[in-house]
Formats: sequence, C-alpha cells, structure tokens
Amino acid sequence: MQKKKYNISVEATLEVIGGKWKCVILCHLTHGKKRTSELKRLMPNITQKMLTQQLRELEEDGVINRIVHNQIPPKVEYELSEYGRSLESILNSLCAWGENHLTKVYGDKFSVLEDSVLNEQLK
Amino acid sequence: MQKKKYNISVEATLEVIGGKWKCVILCHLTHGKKRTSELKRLMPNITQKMLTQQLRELEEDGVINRIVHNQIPPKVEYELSEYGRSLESILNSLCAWGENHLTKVYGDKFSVLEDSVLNEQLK
DNA sequence: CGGTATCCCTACAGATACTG
DNA sequence: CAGTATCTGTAGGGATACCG
Repeated sequence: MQKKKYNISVEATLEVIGGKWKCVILCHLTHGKKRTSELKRLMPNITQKMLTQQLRELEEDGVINRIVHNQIPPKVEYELSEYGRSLESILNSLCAWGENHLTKVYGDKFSVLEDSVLNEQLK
Repeated sequence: MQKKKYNISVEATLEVIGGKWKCVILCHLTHGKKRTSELKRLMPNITQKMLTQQLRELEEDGVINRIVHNQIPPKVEYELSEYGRSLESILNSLCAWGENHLTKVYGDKFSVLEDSVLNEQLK
C-alpha cells in the first residue's frame, strides 16, 4: 500500500494544516504576503527552526508559495498559493470562532493581541 | 495575568479543537450521538487512554455532552453540545476540503475508509 | 463496557551556534 | 536576513494491567 489510509477525510486536512503552528501561519498569510521576519514577529513564541520547518511543509503540500528575492541582505516572502486560498474561508471561520469563544469564556475584554501590540512582546 | 495570552484568535480555537484527535471525534459526532465503543471502532488507531482524555477535554470546553446511562453493562454516549454545534459548519468544511484534497493528490480513487469498511479493520 | 493507573519511550520541539 | 546543524530534554502518547 503506497497510499496512507484515512478513516475519515478530515484526517487528510489535518495532515496539511494540523501542524502545531500551521493554522496560525496560514491565518497570518490570509492578510497578505509576509516576510520571514514579519512572521516571526507575529508569532513571538515560535522558534526559527519550527517556523522554517512548518513553512517548508506547507510549501510541499502546495498551500503556500515561497518567493525568494535574490538580493543582499536576503529577502524571502511567503503567501497563500492559489490552492491555499481554498482554505481561506475555513481559516476565517476558525479565527472568528476563536474570537467568539474568547468572548464567551472571558467576557468582552479578552486578551487577543493583534498585530498592534507586538512591540513590547519582543522579550 | 490570569488569562492566557493569544497572539491571534485562531489560537483560542486550536486550544479547543486542536488536540490530536479532537477534530476527528467532533466530525464523527456531527453524524449523531455515539457510544464510546462506536467511537473506538470509528478510530481504530486511537487508544482508550487518548479517547477518554480527548473526550474529557472536549467536554470541559463545553463542545460535547457526556450522557451516562445508569445500567449494567455501562453505556455512555457522546454528542455535540449546543455550543459544539456552532462548530459544525467548520467541521463539515474541513471534511470536504480533505476529500477534495485526496482527490487532487491521489486522483479519483483514494483510500478514505468511511464507516462502512470497519469490519475488517478490527485487527 | 467504560474508565483508570502505571510504566516507559521516542518524537517533537527548544536552545545554541554557525553559514551564505 | 534567512536558514541550517547539533545537541538535548521533556511531555505527549503507547502498551499493559486492572477496576466498578
């Protein structure tokens, strides 16, 4: 058997977006093309290693594009591929559900730090 | 700080449905109430320990209900809670995307084993 | 049948240092 | 800036046995 067996189709989805950071990365990319360093700032808790690793896997699965600008200093950008954009509505739903969930759990004042508050987080 | 900090709201969603088996369990429950043993048969690769653990966490987060029938032999059923049903459209989308993805990757004949083929899988 | 309790191990991820 | 390469540690999860 060369093909992996799945007992339910959602497992195939999870194989693509189920990594520890993949949904988060993809969500950020729904807001547009991002440089590596931007992603790192957007995810203060991810390590360089994990970031690269997860990006590679997402690229292999065809949901993101890696754009290398040949220049010094290096500049690499990532964006949702056309195929990856087929995940956009799911990603948006996931974000929306999370927001609503936080409101439900913590009340109106919950602590999602959007892109704005990143300055003081750079430990 | 008593509240966990999230850098993006999808992290809150992942906290609820991001466990290794949670999406799979929830997908099965979108098809209706299920007994513990049914779930185990639907997920041949999950261990009793993980199944119970994931079910407990889903229950704590309020997305599933645990229904205990006081009888011998014991009978316990799980179902999506009302709150959990707010995840249904996401779960369905995840399943649908996975099906489409498998078709894309493997062609029309892919190996998702739906509920039907479970007989010969009970190793 | 459904659920605990143990033991145990490895795969994943963190830290650090280095390269082009 | 972006990305490797090592080393290391730990906690997530497997196997097994047992309980109500």
